[in-house]
Amino acid sequence: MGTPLAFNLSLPEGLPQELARGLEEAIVFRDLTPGERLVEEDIASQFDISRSPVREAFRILETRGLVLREARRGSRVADLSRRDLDEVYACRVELEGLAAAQASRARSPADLDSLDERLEALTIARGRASPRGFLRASMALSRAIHEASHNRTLIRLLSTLEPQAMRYRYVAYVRAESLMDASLEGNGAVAESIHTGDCEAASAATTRMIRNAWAVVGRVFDESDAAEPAA
Amino acid sequence: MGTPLAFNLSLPEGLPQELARGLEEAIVFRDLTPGERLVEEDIASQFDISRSPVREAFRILETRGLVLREARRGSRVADLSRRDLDEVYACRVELEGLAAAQASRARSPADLDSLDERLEALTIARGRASPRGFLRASMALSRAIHEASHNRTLIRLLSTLEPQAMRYRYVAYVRAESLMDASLEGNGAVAESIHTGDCEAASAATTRMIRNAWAVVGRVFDESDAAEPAA
DNA sequence: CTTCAGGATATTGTATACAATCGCCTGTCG
DNA sequence: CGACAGGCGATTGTATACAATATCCTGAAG
Repeated sequence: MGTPLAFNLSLPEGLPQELARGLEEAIVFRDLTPGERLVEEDIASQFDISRSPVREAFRILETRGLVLREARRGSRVADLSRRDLDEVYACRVELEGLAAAQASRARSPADLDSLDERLEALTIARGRASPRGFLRASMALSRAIHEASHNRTLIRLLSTLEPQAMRYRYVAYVRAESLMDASLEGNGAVAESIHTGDCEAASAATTRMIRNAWAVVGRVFDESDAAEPAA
Repeated sequence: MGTPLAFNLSLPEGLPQELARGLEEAIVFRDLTPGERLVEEDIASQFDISRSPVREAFRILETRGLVLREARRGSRVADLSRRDLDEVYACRVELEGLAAAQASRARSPADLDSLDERLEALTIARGRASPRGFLRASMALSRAIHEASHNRTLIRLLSTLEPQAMRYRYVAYVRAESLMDASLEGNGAVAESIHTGDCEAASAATTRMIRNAWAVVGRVFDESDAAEPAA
């Protein structure tokens, strides 16, 4: 039997999506540990549903790089590793940079408002100093930027990449809360560039922020025991 | 009832994967037309299987941007549009460039061999002048480059992006076969840079090739009736 | 003639049943 | 004592049955 899950299922978006969201949070915040087995029947009975939506949820999480499925051998939570971290951040540099550039080109008023709103929420979340809350707010801001790009393909790609990155960010924030300040500052600079409409600057600010985060998160990760040598 | 499908299912990789592969080809090569409805039961009965693997196949194709699923409203082949084309190519520029750069950094002998092999196959395919065959060979070469990057996350992202691009490339190759020459030439330059190990050059050659393709494919697309105003 | 209500139909979403396969455990043989 | 064959249990893969819902058609009222 696996770790008992502690979230509820509302169903505004469909059961599999909702379940995937819950499992995603559990994985990012380490309620489900790297390498842990995920058995369809177990999850299904915990939420009093059948295996069908659980299977779909697993598939969703697989596309987000959070779960590994091997044919007839079951699913398990993807491991964290320095190599994986580097892979994810190398991709983030490119795609987030593109998103910022395109957002600063589009600059629809509604999107800019949404951006400011999320940035303020992030500032408030920083005050409360909870890595979990901060990360959630940060994720919301990132999504706002992505959506402001009005590039649906890019949004799709980023939505499958960001959750993977969140896991490393969470580890880092827990071990070094001051990192959140750097993130807040970086996001402020990015938001400003987008407001200005200077897509070069927006792209540059973004890549700089992410490269910086990459270096720091990587260092913290190496120093931590997050890279468990398998259960 | 939908278009009759003309491919067979072997099962080396699992039914859903195999089915997805077949449907993907049908979509790229326009046996299934943009906007066409995909009914689970229909496909299932055509191949004498149940809806379960068909559903999984649809989900796979959704992550590749080839199929749109709306809750309780069914699935249909994604439309082609100039906007979508631009989205896909903007992402390709970044990700393919990164792949080439990382491949030229890794440069494992086996990968380089594989690269040469595919490039030769592409040259041969060009001789036969079939857009379909050329595109298949081109896809194989791209994949070889992606895998040579040894970045699994990047490979995952590209594997969900490339099929979408293939649709536009196919349209363009059919209408202007000479485009294949440009592709062959561009790929040759990229392969050479990777061999050299100059990651700057590899990245530059790749982005140049794709930006060029973007411009030409876009022009051909605008002139064609591929952008059908819905069935 | 148009519009709206109501029901029939088609299709997806979920649950359950069955089949196939993998890994483990045990027992036996070398 | 170690290695390997065979069977058993656990888990996924596929098929089928049922439920829920959206769409379309019909028909009557305005």
